[in-house]
Amino acid sequence: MDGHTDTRMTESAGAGRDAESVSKFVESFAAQLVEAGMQRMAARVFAALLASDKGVLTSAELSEQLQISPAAVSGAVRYLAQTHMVSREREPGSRRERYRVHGDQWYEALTNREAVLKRWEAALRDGVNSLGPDTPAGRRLAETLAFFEFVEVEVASMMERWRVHRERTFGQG
Amino acid sequence: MDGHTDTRMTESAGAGRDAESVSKFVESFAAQLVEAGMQRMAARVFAALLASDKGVLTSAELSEQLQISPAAVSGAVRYLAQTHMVSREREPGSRRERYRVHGDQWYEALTNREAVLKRWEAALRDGVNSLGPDTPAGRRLAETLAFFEFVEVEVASMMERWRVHRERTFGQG
DNA sequence: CGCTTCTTTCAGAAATTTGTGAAGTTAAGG
DNA sequence: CCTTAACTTCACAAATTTCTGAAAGAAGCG
Repeated sequence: MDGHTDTRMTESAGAGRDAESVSKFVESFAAQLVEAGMQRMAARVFAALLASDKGVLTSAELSEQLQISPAAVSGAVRYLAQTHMVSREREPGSRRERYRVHGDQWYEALTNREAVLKRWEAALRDGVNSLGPDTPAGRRLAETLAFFEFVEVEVASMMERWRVHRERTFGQG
Repeated sequence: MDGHTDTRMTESAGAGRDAESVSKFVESFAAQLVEAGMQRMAARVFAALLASDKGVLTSAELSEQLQISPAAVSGAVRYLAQTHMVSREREPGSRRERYRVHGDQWYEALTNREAVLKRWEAALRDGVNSLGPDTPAGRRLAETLAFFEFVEVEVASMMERWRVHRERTFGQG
């Protein structure tokens, strides 16, 4: 109950860190992400990377730590890479791939929601046109569209402010 | 191909509007929402409301327009109401319920993401504590936490700006 | 007070998603 | 060039989710 006990232990996954604490965090944070709509394996992989010592793990390490097949790791990582939540690296001169989160990850991910927004906006624009901009429904769609456009711009500048704030607070990590 | 043709037609759903245009918009916008993670029926109901004349439809109208059972409407609406995407009204002196989107809906919905963020933050705080704030992983979690806290504040003020902007542009809808 | 109309709940059928083992592919190292 | 180590793809089994019809539950209205 008092946070940060020191049951450090049984090496296993990392450099002798408390495997149980790590696992507890991974599972509970992943559960929250799942509840918000992320696929389970992707959420677990992401959480495991967040909680890892260097922010980097190999496929084999993930597979062992989370008790899932290499295939599952592969699928999860594909999803995470597509959505820019992790990046994949290849240790030169090895066929081992390493997956990494960096501090900037959420920044990246949010920035990429832009693509989704754009598609929504396109659908809305079509709607405004085909229903007519001067019908009640058309006006409603137009207002929705305006909201998204507003958000898009605002999020961009918000992210800029985060970059500044972050550098001040954490150095460039 | 040229947007806004005037095949107005076959009454059917609304007040003699072009049912086909409406349906096209509904299905394509809903598809985008689904792709972004929303349940299909919820997405279709929401899109139908957006494209409706008054922003209000009864259960029966939704059921007929979307060709789904009343049960499906019920489930979709429950979800949408929970997430504050629609509000339910009861026409006084009738057991007919009416569901409404208003222009402010996205504002509402986004505001309510706050609850989700709070849970994420809680999970992260636990993680920082149990892994230790001075470990590399702990620092990474702390930075992630800081990002969410930053976003939470920023989104709040962004929404305030939207309210102002909206009123200027559209009047109070 | 019971009838009628609308909505919700429930159990189950159907469809979709998820995770696995096994085979396939790529690339390093001898 | 062959072997071997690693990741990916594929087909399938299992679990979960989704939607429906049917029954049950409210609430107006006679």
